[in-house]
Amino acid sequence: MTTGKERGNRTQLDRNDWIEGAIDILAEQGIAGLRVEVLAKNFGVTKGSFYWHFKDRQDLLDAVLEVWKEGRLRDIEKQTTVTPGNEVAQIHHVIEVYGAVRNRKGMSIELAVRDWARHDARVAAEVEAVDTYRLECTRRIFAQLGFPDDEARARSILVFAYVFGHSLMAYDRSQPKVTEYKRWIAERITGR
Amino acid sequence: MTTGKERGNRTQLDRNDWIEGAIDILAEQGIAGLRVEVLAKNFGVTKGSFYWHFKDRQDLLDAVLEVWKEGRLRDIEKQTTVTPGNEVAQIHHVIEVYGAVRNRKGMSIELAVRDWARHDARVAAEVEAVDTYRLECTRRIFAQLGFPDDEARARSILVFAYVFGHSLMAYDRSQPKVTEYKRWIAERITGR
DNA sequence: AATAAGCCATACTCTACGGTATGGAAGGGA
DNA sequence: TCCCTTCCATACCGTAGAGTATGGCTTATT
Repeated sequence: MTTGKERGNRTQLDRNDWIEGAIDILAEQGIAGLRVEVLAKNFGVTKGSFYWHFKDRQDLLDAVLEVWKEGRLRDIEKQTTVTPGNEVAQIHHVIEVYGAVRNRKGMSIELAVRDWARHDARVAAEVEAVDTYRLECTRRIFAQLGFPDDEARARSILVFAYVFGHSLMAYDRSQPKVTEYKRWIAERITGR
Repeated sequence: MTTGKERGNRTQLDRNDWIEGAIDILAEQGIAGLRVEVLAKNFGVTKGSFYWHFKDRQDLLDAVLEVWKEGRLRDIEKQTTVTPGNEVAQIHHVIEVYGAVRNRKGMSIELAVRDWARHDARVAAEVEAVDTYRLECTRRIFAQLGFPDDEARARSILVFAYVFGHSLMAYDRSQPKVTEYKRWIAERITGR
């Protein structure tokens, strides 16, 4: 039994297919579980195919990191362009999106990449670029709300520290009041 | 060159030495980098020694998890017993301790264990026990400050989501105003 | 001193995986 | 038709690391 996605009608795999499959494994198993033989088996092929598309494992990792970064930058831009008057709602939306159950995979990737970054300086550099962009875009929104510059920066740090940290914590999320707690926190982060 | 700590004058290693060495590697390399041969090499011995003290690798991992948990519970108790009137200062202290530079290793262990928990249900269960205790102890402090119960719970969640998430983020911490941002956030979490 | 127990080294097996070499099937272009 | 490109399978090598078997050294015990 292969747990991963296999080739459907397609008879070929291209570089992007491999990268997407790799990101799936990254989300589920972390960077240490991202092995080319395992990945190939998930596709129902052998690694002979892999080494046609990629020079080596590092080549795949570089591509994964690149795709992740580009995707993040696009998503950040999308989530932080806001029509005047909707600033607070947009921040709330960002906070809610990162904690959403349906977005479990997205958060898994985020955490996996961050753990990866702790042991790879190049990855850390890319994560820093992404986070810096995140903070800047969010700072801008808070600035539009009229907060002083320093406060806008502090709030934007708090936004992402909270969303990432929250998905890192392990407590009983089945408590009915959890939604209420989240709302209170979001208010605390965005409110006056 | 061995990067880890070696035996000094000691001629013997006991179970605890192995566990502590393992936690060091866990902090630096993550759970995937915790290999018994590598660990043995760090001590300047061979794995023949290891398998005298431990049944197998899993035996070591179980012990590491147990020691981590007990240490955390003790530390949480220590950090959350507060003399009346010092509640706010104590929360500030907790926030500051988790973000302190000198406590880099402690946070590395926290993050490594949490990443470990994402791929091991038993670990996740222990982390949940620790986090639940953390939240409860902190909630009690906020309750002593007179906050409503729900708000006390929400604030305690925010405290740890923030401290964990903050050490997960990658932005330029050499900015002189970072200290100021941290202070603002701590105030935001504890203030009225 | 003799014995036993505790601790570690040596030497092996087995598996997983990275990487290479090579052949083969399938389809397109001349 | 013939050939060439693309994609994948097969078979192989080399290494890291888990686990085992066994022997040797060192210290404590009697």
